[in-house]
Amino acid sequence: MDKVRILPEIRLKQMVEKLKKNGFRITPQRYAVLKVLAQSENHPSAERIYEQLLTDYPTMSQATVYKTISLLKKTGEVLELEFSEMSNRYDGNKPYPHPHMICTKCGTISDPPMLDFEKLKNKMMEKTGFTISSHRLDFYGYCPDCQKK
Amino acid sequence: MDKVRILPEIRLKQMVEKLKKNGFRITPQRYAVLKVLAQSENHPSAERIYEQLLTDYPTMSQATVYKTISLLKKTGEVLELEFSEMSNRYDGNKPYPHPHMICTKCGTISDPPMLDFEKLKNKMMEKTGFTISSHRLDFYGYCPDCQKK
DNA sequence: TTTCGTGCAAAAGCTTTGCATTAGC
DNA sequence: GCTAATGCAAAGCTTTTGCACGAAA
Repeated sequence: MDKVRILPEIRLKQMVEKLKKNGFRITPQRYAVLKVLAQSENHPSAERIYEQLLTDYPTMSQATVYKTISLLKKTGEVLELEFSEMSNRYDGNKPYPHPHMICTKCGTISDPPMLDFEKLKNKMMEKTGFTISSHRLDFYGYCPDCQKK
Repeated sequence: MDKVRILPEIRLKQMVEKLKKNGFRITPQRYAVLKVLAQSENHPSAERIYEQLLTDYPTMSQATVYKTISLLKKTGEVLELEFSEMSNRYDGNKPYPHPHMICTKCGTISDPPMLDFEKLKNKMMEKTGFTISSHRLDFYGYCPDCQKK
């Protein structure tokens, strides 16, 4: 599996193909959501995606955004970062587990350099008897900008 | 910071002291919630704590459970694992960040052997300029029991 | 007696769902 | 033309909040 960010256009094509292959239609609304997610570097929330698309797609609804995300989750084409105190955040460019830096002041979520988790994962599987299929690694703190303030 | 599970009775005392020190009263209801959290190995949800206490405290309310947890969060005496698709889960015995194994079949959350995160954290801080104050590391997969089924 | 905590019920916030209308294929 | 998708509004869930009553210091 590739571990670096790929070109949004290429990622978009991948997502479209995957949906088509699974028998889903590519509507203008869906395509628009996919496009935002394919190029997202800022881990947008569903609300944020919706707002961003409203100007170009005035009839866009939140339901459609959520339903599209739901499709992508089923086909493994988006990574969902769950939160309970704020909205979930999504990464469609890198839909596989990777570490995140989360600023607890401004809410920014960014990707630090990738880590090799295979060794750690294998050690964990050995020690616990779990079969690990996924993981989540978040670091919480203040981002460089917020430290200055 | 101690990295292993401590005796529930001792942990309970610590929690009580911390609340007292911060000027909060120790009511029977609060004490009961603290007791469950101090000995919890199974990362209960607020709902689960509430149910568990209903027999001994028939007047117990969910609000009281949530309000007590909220106090503990403020004083750093409970670790909250946030989820959006299910209720949050709590660990009052080990209120500091530590890895979790989460079974995606039966929902069990358990603690694997502790890892030394200091090196990794320091490396991350160097590379990103973040000041990391906390982290979250979850592994998702099937627990040994669920693999048999 | 004054302050704090409890617990009911209502509200809040995010996400999902039902359903009639619209649009892909 | 058949089936799926959209989008509105309502429902669902967990968690928080307002408030009157009761209890603790």
